[in-house]
Amino acid sequence: MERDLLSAGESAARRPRLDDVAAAVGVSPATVSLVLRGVAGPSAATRERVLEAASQLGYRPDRAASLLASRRSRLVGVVMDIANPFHTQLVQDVQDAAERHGYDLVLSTLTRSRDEQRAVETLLDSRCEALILIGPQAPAEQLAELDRQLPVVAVGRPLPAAKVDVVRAADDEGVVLAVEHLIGLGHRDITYVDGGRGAIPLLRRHGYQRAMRAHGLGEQVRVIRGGNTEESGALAARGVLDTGPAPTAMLTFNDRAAMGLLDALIRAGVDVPGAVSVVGYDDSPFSRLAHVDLTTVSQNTPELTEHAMAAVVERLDGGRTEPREVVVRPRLMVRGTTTPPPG
Amino acid sequence: MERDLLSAGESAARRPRLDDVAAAVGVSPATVSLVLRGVAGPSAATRERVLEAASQLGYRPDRAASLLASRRSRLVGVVMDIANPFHTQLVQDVQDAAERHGYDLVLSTLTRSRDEQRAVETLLDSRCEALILIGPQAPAEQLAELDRQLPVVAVGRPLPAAKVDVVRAADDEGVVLAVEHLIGLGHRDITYVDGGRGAIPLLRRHGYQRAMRAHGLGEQVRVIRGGNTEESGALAARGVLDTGPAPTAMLTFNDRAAMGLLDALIRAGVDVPGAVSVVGYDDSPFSRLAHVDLTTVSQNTPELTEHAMAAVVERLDGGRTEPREVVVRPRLMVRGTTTPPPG
DNA sequence: GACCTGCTTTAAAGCGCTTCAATAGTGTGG
DNA sequence: CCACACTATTGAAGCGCTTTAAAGCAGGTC
Repeated sequence: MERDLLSAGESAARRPRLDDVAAAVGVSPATVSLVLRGVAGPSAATRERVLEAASQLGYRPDRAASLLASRRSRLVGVVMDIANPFHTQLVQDVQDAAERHGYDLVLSTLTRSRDEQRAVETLLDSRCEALILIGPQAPAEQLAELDRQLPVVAVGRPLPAAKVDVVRAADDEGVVLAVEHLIGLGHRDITYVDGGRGAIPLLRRHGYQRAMRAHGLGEQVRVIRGGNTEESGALAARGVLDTGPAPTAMLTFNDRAAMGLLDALIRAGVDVPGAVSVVGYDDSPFSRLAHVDLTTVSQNTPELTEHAMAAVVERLDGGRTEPREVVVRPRLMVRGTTTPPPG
Repeated sequence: MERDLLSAGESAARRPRLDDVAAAVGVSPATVSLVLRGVAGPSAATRERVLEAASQLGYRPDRAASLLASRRSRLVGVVMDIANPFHTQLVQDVQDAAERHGYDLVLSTLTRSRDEQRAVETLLDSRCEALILIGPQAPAEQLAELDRQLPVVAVGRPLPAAKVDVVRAADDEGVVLAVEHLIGLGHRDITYVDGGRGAIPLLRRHGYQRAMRAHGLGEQVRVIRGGNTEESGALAARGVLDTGPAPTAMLTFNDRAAMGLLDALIRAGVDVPGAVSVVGYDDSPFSRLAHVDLTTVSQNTPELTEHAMAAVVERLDGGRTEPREVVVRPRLMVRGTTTPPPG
């Protein structure tokens, strides 16, 4: 009885195939395939009838089958850390960029039990034509090796002497922008809360030092220990408040540190921006919240992702083979935590 | 010349296929397939030789091909909003749960240009056997319709008279827990900052009202307007401070509102938790930050996702057909923003 | 030596689509 | 009226794997 229900009448629910559409219209499967993919050839009349029948039957192409049959997959794999807001932001933009270029995305996320290696393997097995790795952790050499298999674009991580495409923001310039903004407001006593080890913290720190010196403030350079978390920012704030007069402005390595810094300052009764101006880095979603309203530097994710996609397209469709580095200029987002210094 | 480079010698880089492995070992493709999938049959000796040859050649199965050829895909589709931290948290847990049950995940994210409908369609085209929808927006009826095609589990959204599986947290109970915690600390004057329209805000509000009455505090019930954003929390705080004496404790609809509330209170010089205790809802990542240290209610995502996966497995492998609702008990996370009332 | 048993291995038929050479149809100019 | 150039359509061969019925084979049994 149950079998009857399943196999009888309109139920059965077998998903319609290309052949079913073809049979319904009275043309060959080849024609249907051409019509559905919008390939030139079939006449307008045929197109219409096929389209009609397809939607009538509720036909949906099977991706596995088309993937297997087509020479190209037009699939770009993306490796990201789903727990990282900056990554999720980028992915959204990449999604749009991919669509614009006629590619589809396959997401592969890092989790507790799934490292970069495995994430990449999944993508390779899925017939991706290129890989976009957001903030990849793997050694540069391993990335180069991977690049021999298919185009690889590393986003947001500076790779010295890279053998793969790199798209990143000019982090030093970003900090220069921030420093110059503060100097423009009249600040001279500007402290930088460092981000720790690594290529990115290094770049940003250098940006600070360079900008200060360039404006004759070499004497005022003051870098204090920090990190990339709220805690480290809070710690830095307390350190500054405990040791002599506070500067009139502070820059942090990133927004998270800025958040901790802000919180500690406010709790200590320091007026922000009245007494101390604060600038973060990243333009993270919470920096935009009305009650935070943090002046910060944007990595310009739309441009970052557009270049990443462009790099993919160039190598896939444009025949480029030499790796390239694209450096995107960050943008200063002036908001409420910066004003001229007191007095 | 270039063609030579490509087609000559070990390069050519054509990806090895099952046949290549079979040829290398001198067995049939069928045998290789069996070995690689760990199916019983091939002898230990054959297994070893096949495995050896496979790794030797760097063979990796083509997912599109196996997907197409196999009866089952063991693929579960997940629809999520990648911009929502709660969703990303859930996805991480689902990833683990799926792995434990021997399923693979296909992620489909909502973006500006990609709504739920399209996200679902992509998954259907990818041969998913079941769908997990995180906080689905579609009308209940549409979900029911979808459920006729394949098992659907809605996570985190209460669906009245659901025709699909629902896994959600007992939001009313969560607030009850929070209220009782405050009462236990000695609070009587407890205000609730509401979350606005919708099923979830309703549940939480009711939880508050019920708990207050159950403890003889019906007179003290005070619900003020709020929302689900930092701004709404900040607004609520200002409202409370402007109108008469502040309560000794406040509950908010969610952590984001709690963040805004905290910020506004602290800026106004109110001691938290000394003068006012605050409880949020969601146990979001930032509530755990040392400098926030917010007492809040956890939706217990590991349990939520485990049940979601279990529901999928039951329907796919266990033959269950009737939809079911699973309600998970939330957990109170007592942290630093709650203490006994002053005085 | 014929025959059965139980374990390994394999041939062959797809999975649902794309691709492309080849065919059929339709006018045009000579 | 035929050769020619098009345009529209299609047959058939895969894409790289899984699956299943059947074949092969070794070792016992009588």
